[in-house]
Amino acid sequence: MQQLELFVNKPYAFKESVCGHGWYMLAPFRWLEDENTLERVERLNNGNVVLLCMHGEDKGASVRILVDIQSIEALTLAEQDELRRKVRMMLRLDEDLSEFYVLAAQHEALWEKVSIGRGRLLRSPTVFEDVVKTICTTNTTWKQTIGMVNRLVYHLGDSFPLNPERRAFPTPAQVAAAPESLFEQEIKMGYRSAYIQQLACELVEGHRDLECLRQNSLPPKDLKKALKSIKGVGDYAAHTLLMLIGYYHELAIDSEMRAFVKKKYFDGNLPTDKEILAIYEPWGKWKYLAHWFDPA
DNA sequence: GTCCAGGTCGCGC
DNA sequence: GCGCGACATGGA
Repeated sequence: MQQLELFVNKPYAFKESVCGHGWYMLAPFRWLEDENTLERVERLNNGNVVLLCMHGEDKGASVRILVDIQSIEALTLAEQDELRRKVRMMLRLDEDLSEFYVLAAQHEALWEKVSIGRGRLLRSPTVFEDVVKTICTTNTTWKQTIGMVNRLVYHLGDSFPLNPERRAFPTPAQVAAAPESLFEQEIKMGYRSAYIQQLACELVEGHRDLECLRQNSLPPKDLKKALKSIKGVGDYAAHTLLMLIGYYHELAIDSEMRAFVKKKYFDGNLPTDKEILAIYEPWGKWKYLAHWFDPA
């Protein structure tokens, strides 16, 4: 078994960061509570499939993240580099949140949550995977989201050779090639499957590039436009995806946020979207995180 | 049976 | 730009 070692400066807490939102519950992620370990089956660019087991260790001013890699053959240096990049991407170890921490420190109750090391919300190694998962959160319950993603991975993803039950997230090509009947009879995403297959087809045929959206090449406004041009992605999903890309200036207003703001700020009366925005407006570029860590 | 869940699309105005 | 019904699925 091989191992990678990554470092990140505090404030950072591994468990609180990984479990900071629901993504850790979605396949091929899996959280092992007893071991404080995040597992993930990952398909490398060359098609090899490995199992990653990640956990954090306190190292004083920083946290060391150990990544155990199970694979059928020893990994090349190039493969190790690819995994190192992907893990840093998933855990957002290179994101600069210092501005947010400065603002957060002025709010006692929120700072209590954030200062221990929250903020770096988990994401997938690819934008494609995050888009698919985000579409699977719309107009449904979280429980069903988990089921949809589980079935998608189970039916379409490549197996991990040392434990074939465990599978990687499917590539756009694998999603595009799957027959509609499989979606209808097994994966059961309802009307969402058409959106997801259309997206996969566009990617395979080269009519769209998603991964470039994380390369910091577009201004946020064009980023949002690009996201909303995906069928099935409206304002809520686009704002969620902006967060997953690393922009926090937009709020993903959904039934949950409405319920939260209604209770905390509007004495049980349902606020309009404008009123919700006004609550978090002072946070500027950091509205999403401000709400996410807003104490009840 | 009806309503709705971490919404969005396509239509008509 | 806004209002409206339709949309697959499963649970209350």
